[in-house]
Amino acid sequence: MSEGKGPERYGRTEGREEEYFLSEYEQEKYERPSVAADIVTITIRKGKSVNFRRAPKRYLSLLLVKRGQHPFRGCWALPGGFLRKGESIEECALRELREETGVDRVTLLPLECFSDPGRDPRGWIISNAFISAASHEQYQLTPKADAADAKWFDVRYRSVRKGGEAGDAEDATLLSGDAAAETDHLLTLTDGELTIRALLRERRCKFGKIEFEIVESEGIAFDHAKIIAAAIHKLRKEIHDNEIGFEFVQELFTLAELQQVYEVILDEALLMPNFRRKLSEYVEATEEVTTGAGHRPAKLFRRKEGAPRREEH
Amino acid sequence: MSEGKGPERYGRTEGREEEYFLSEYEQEKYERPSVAADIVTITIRKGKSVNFRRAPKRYLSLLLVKRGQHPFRGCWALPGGFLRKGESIEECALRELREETGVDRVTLLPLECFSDPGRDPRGWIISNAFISAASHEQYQLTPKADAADAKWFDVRYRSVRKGGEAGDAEDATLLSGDAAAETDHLLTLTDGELTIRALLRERRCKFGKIEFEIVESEGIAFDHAKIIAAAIHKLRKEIHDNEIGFEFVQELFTLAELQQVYEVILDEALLMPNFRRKLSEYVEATEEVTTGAGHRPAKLFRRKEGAPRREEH
DNA sequence: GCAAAAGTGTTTGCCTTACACCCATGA
DNA sequence: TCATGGGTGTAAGGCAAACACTTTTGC
Repeated sequence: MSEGKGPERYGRTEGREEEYFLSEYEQEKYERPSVAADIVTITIRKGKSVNFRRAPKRYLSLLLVKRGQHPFRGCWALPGGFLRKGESIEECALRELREETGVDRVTLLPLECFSDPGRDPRGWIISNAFISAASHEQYQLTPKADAADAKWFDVRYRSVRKGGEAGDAEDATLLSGDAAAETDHLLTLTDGELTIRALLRERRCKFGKIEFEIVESEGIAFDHAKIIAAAIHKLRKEIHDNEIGFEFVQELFTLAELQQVYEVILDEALLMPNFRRKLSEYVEATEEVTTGAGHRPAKLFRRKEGAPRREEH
Repeated sequence: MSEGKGPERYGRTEGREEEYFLSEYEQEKYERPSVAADIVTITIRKGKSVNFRRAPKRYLSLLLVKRGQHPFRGCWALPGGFLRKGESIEECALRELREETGVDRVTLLPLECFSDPGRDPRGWIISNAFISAASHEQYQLTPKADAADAKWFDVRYRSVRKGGEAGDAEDATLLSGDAAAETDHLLTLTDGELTIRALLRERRCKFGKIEFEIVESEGIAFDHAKIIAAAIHKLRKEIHDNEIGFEFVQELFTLAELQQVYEVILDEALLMPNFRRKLSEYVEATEEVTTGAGHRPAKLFRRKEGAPRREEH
């Protein structure tokens, strides 16, 4: 087996003929799409303290920018922008996030490519979406570039009875035929004053794939409600391998904080003793403790490196 | 909440001003990349029968095309090609697969976007990769378009001791530092006469993401060894939610066939009684049975629709 | 008859669930 | 002191791994 000589040339020897071919290659003659990256940036925020003792409620929040330009001027959109020559799509995502919001140095989780023709009224534009985790306390939002404003929105994402009002969708699966594979979800984003929403239809397709259709959308630009829904579903699925929860806490954290990350992403309460047992193999205790709360101090933990990866069977 | 009026226009009212803006939007002035779709098409093939009784060994196989053009002429590549205006990236993947190999009507599972600058010597080309499942018996391979040939290759993908020869990598995790997050894998593809290989380094990154680096590659075009490795890892991970195994069997199948799908994808033997119990809730027995084998006939099953989805906790 | 695979039953032990209970703190 | 969250223990039940065993066929 021969060593690769350049980054993308492995074991090939036909030098001269190939070089000639490449110089003649008319890449220009095909029409090409614009390629964008859009980023669903997630953080976990505390609500207001009710009293000195009671822990504040936590919210799942995401970062949106207000569009200062047509199309969708005045609507809120995911930060994102166009891929430039010489950068990877991940580098593009990081650059656009920094330029449009000031949020920097996040880690990215690839989501999916959104490429429906007509998804962008400006023309032929496809988007590769990413999820990123950020500490909202670490950054001052500094909207620049195309963005007129940048804000964190609290997320609510719940199943609704098909065609009806909010509620649990337990009996949606009782319907026959294709309907069994469909669930509607109401996405509500609020920053205290402003509330924007979308109603999405989830369709479970072959090969385990989930597709979304926007039924209604109010104040959310482009097909970004769809991207947000896909991001939430992916987070809920991926958090179970116990790798990504740590992205939402500081280096030192209490187990209660980590548990809140899980609860807020899954939108479900967990039992503390069981949560601690399950994560015990992924964390190690430090000597430090939290103080100042009206109750027993909590040990601070850090992530245990090289912990066994959960391979679900 | 207002109804969306067109496919991608939700609750906006600024008609005339926006239309003017769109007509003036100079999408032409930015340089754009070529966008491709590449497809990792997987099937499960039987080996030769040893005797009338013994069931043939099964192999995980994937579909490659021989490049008739530079660059990488004579190397083997994933079927794929460039996105055309008016189609989604999924439609592009299906069209290219059909044009280059004759394989049609598969289901697609999105994989990832590969966009490293320099990944393609022809220029600025990014690729959105997909996994698809096909029955190799159903199609006659008819290489057309750019492909000089199209063939199924049996896959072997095993961990190797870092820097050494083949073997199990159990003690790779004993190494300190970053090395703990790295594993090498040897990918071997063979069609009986021809064998092509690549050595890949798997790196476990933050946010649970896995990245691959091509250490050596022999006979595999572009960065396609990386795409194949990512596809195998995704398959091994996703098969546990018990949705995708069915893509690799016919409508009626024996539980042994289904078990072989799991075994061949996971590269691991499973115990029959346990496998049957686990999958029992996803299948329903029919009245039909297989005959002609030198042993007890096997019941034929079909997939049970509306089966509970496995939500791993 | 016999080899091979289809299919069932059972034991064991671990992991999850649920809940009861004690600990430590600051206003 | 007491409300509140931090933290531990434990019993019950379910699931999964491992293995033993029976069934049914074609040659």
